[in-house]
This record gives sequence, C-alpha cells and structure tokens, in this order.
Amino acid sequence: MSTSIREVARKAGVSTATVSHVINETRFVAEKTRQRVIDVMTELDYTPNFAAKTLRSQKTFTIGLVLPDISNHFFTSVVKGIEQHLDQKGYQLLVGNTDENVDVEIEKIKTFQAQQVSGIILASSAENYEEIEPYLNQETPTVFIDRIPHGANVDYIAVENEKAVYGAVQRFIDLGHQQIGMITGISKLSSTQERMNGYRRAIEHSQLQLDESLIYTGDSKFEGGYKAAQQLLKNTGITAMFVANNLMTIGAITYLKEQKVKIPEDIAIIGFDDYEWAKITDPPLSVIKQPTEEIGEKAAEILLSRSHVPALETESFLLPTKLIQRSSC
Amino acid sequence: MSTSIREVARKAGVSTATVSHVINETRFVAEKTRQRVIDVMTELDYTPNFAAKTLRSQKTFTIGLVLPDISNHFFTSVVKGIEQHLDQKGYQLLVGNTDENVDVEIEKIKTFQAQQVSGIILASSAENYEEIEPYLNQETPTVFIDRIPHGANVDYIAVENEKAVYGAVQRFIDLGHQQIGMITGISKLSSTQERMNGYRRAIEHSQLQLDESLIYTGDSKFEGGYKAAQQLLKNTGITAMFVANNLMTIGAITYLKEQKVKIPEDIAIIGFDDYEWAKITDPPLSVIKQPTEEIGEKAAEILLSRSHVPALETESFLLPTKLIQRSSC
DNA sequence: ATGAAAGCGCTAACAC
DNA sequence: GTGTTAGCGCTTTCAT
Repeated sequence: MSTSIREVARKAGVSTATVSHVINETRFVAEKTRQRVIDVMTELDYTPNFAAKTLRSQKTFTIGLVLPDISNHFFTSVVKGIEQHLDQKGYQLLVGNTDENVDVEIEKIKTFQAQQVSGIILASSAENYEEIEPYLNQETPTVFIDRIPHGANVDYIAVENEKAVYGAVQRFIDLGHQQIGMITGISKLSSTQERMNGYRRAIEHSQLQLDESLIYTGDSKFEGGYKAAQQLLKNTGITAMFVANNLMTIGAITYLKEQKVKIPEDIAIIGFDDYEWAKITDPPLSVIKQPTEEIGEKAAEILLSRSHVPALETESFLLPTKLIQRSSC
Repeated sequence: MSTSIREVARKAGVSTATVSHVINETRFVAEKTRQRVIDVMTELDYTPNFAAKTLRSQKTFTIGLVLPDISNHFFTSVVKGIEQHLDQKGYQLLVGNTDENVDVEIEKIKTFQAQQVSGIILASSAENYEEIEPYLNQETPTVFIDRIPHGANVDYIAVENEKAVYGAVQRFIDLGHQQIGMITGISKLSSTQERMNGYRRAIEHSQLQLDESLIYTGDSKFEGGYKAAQQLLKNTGITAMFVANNLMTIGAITYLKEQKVKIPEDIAIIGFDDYEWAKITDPPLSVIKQPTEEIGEKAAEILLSRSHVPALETESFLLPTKLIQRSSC
C-alpha cells in the first residue's frame, strides 16, 4: 500500500486540498507551505494514485492505439512518432493489435473506451464506417491513420497514396515499360484503393491499355507478395511491377530471385515503404517513402488538440511521399 | 457521463452488489435475477468504469512494457508475442520507449507504478541493477527481457547469446577464416557482453590469436555498424565479420557495398536477428535468428503467473537461437 | 491563503 | 439469494 495524499497532508500539517493544489498547481499556495508539502512528498516518496485521480477527474491522460499489425515496420515507425509526441505531453500509450480483424478491432475500441482513454488513434480494418461507427462514442475523440473506412467523416492522417503511385507508374512508363504489373493490398482498404487509382490513372493518362489481368490482389503480407509475383510471371508478360506495401515487396522479390529473374533487366520494381534494409537488397530497392514518424506525430497532435477543444469540423492531412530512386527500376 | 452501476441496479430492481456480482461472477446470483441484470446492462449499454474498479480493487489488468527502441524489429516482434498472450488473458498493454536512456527508463517505470500496473516487462538500459533497483517496488512484479543489469537477481527471459555467437564464429573458423572481426553493441549491456564472450571463447578455443583490434564497439544502430565496418576495413585485414545486431548489420553491409567489397569472397558476414528482408539482400544474409515472439510470450506468461502468485525464487529462461545459413558466409 | 467535506463508481465485508 | 454500506484516493466547491 503506497502512501496517500492524506498522509502527506497530515505530515505537512495542511489539508488534502492544499496538497492536491501544490501537486497540480491549481491554486495559489504560499511558498513556505508549498515547500513543506514538497519536502514531505519527497520524504515519503509519494506518488499520486492514478486510478483515484482518474475516477475523480474523469481524465486518464492516456490514449489508445489500435493497429492491424504491430510488427510491420510501417506501423512501428508510426508508433515511434506517436510515443514521442505523447511522452512530451505527459500522456501514456495503450496499444492493441487486431491482425486486420474488425471484430477484434471493435473489442479493443470498447475496452479503450471503458478505460476512458483521452482519445484513440485507429488504423481501421473496417471497409465501411457503419461497421465501427456504433462503437465510437462521442466523448472519445478518435483520429484515423493510414486508412479510412468508406463514408467516414472523421479526422484523418495519411499520405498522398494516389499521387505517390501515379508518380511511380509514370516513372515506369517514362522508362519505356508497356506491361506494368500491380500488386495491391487488402482490397477493401482505402489505402489500397487509392494506390490502385494511382495506378489506373497513370496507365490511362498514357497511351497504354489498362489490362486488368496485370493487377493482382495480395494480402499485404509476405506470402501475398510471393504468390502475386508468381501469378504475374506465369500469366503475363510484364516487364515492371509496382508493389503496394513493404512485406509484399519482400515476398515478390523473394520469388523473383528464386526464379533467377533479373531486376531490373527482366522486371523492374518499385515498392511501397522505405527501410534501411532497402539499401542493401539485390538490387537496392526503389521505393515510395512515407513520412512515418510524422504521421504518428501529427495524429497525436490532432488527437490531443481534439481532447482539449472538441472539433467543429473534421480535418484530413495527406502528407507527401517521396519516390526514392535506387537500382530496382 | 456514462451510466453507472447504480442506474443498472435501480432499473433492474436489485442492489449494486448484485450487479457487481453478475459482472464479475463472484457470487451466486439466481438465474432469473442474473438475466434481468444482463438485459438492463445491454439495454443501457453499460460498461463498468475502469478507474473505479481499479481504485477499489487495486487491480488494473494492464501491464507496462519499457523498451529501448520500439522501431527496432527485434523488439517489435517481441511486442507481438506479448500482446498475443496478454490479449488472450484479458490484459491491456501500456508501452514506453526509452531510447536507451536510463533516466527516461526510470521515469517510465515510475509512471507505470503510479498507474498500478499489474506488472512490468523491461528491456533495461541500465548497466548495474543499483541504478534502477530503488524504483522497482516490491508489489509490482517485473520481468526482464533481452538484457539484464549486473547484479540483478530477477526473472529474466532472453536467448543463449554466448552459445549463439560461439557457434557463428566457430563456423567462420571452420571455413578457414583467421582474421575475424566483431562489431558489438552498446558495451554495458549484458547481451553485448555475452555475445562478446561467445566471440572470445570461440577464438580462444581455436588455435587463433585473440586480437583486440578486430573488435569494434558500435551503438546498436545503423550508423554504428557503418562506422565500425569502415574502421575494421581500414585498419585490419579481416576476411570475416560478425555483427551483433540487426541495425548494425545493415549499416556495415551498406558500407561494404559502397566500397565494392565482395561478400562473402572478400568479407564473410553473419549478423544477429533474422527478418524477411535478410532473404533478399545482396547476398542473402546468414544470421542468428532469435525466437522473438516466444520471448514475448514467455515474458508475459511468467509475469502474469507472478502477479497471481508471488515468486519464491527468480527464474531465467534462455531460449535457443538458430544459425540460419544463407550466402553471406 | 487555506480547510472541510462531498462524491467520482465500484467492490466486498457483513448482515439478513 | 440478496441488500447495505464503508471506503479506495483523489479533486473541487464552498466556506472562512
């Protein structure tokens, strides 16, 4: 049992109100009294009880983060940005993994709300907003990252997916490629669809023919990329391919290497998401780099501002990406 | 303001005690009453207030995780294991990043304890146990992972570092290498020292001469690996090198590639930590693979068992590693 | 410039 | 089989 505010008050010869006020700097306390209280606190090694504080004030100073895959480097890097901002503001971070499962996602959201988190950052696996909307209560500000369910009018931080992919495919076209494969992620996600749109638009704006058979839907994991590359190689005559996420890029290249396909001579590749590893692959990978930590920081920033002053209107931030040219295209 | 247990009780025509008992299944309630209470709860969409529960019961069902670098894939993968186990047991996960800073680490520990977490999982950056021991209170079970401060007699989950590196260096020796470089991590960490010992022992047990100039201490980050490789190449005649963590491995190889050093012909390499990426590097990387998710799961398991039944004696688990042979040696 | 005290929502000992 | 109620440790209103 740790010491309570009452003990501190007694030992310092003041009321609990005064102790509370010196802790929170919430009303004036004479310097002499203040110092005495502080001394007693350090002497007793007093730490305020968090649960009591929360129960009374209805403020937890913790935010909940719901993620589809915490071991994916993209998200991890976002977490780092979030943690940084939160730490600086004295907030705690609660993390939940969903494995892209909407039911699990809903469970985590509910639990976080029962904990009265100050806000939630959510990379949702829901296709439509209605699936999760009933579980998002009004009092808990929520900001979405990376993907956004259809029909959601919410605060949202992501990147310019369409523009990014448009640029990458444009690069392929400039290089003279005519058959450009596309390996996309889980199809219901907005991020996937935006990336697809970037691909389509780039093809359409060129004199090339859009060929649906060059598009392969993966599962956003290693396996999906591997299989997609396999299918694309067997069934089409592509000379270039764009892969819409990091894990799938590794999978696709793994297959290509197994088949002794030369990159970029036989097949040129551009992947999504950067990582130090991409510098030492064979060949070094050209990728679209997302400002991952910034996504996290911005999300945390918006969320905290919402929890202080409720939003009048929702905001979206689409951060710019960067095409990093190495040797795979 | 969400509905309270009192409202539920009133609407169901029972006492708060009964409601509490149906929620927690903590004493018998007649089926009819039980059903009525449940109906009212769903009708009102009632969720117990977490803070009140915690304040009263002194149980949070959340555990705190303190990590040096949440964006390092090794830790991320450990987190996944932890989350999995915790989720299954209905526990929450609070995460804190320290950037290898002991002061930050202490802050996080203190905060977690103020929150009365049920336990802490700690990858400490402290060299000696005394640095953090004063902040670890008796009531909060703590299990250490990956590294352990000197002089700590605590629950601990890690891998057989010494044995792992011994095996890797042995492999180099079997291959005929005589000048084997070693790039180690932050020197105060137990994991670093154990890996160093594996290197030393392997050299000593062979007919080779231990040459301290072949050992270079990095910072466990990309930069450290890069610089270490640079120094080793300039100043020594190594034909092989062991790199004691994943980020440094990438750094070292990046430098080697810049210098057009051929791997493994000019320099053979074995790294620490596996990742899908390692399959597609140039050349595919031979590495020591740690059972990362298992480390997390085991840590969570031990921690929860401790929080139910205090430990009589501390336990250590050193999980086995695996040398994965690809083409870099 | 400070204190007294109510009450946040829950659990559990005690009572019947 | 269920109810009454004290009290967990804090914040904050009202008083002085």
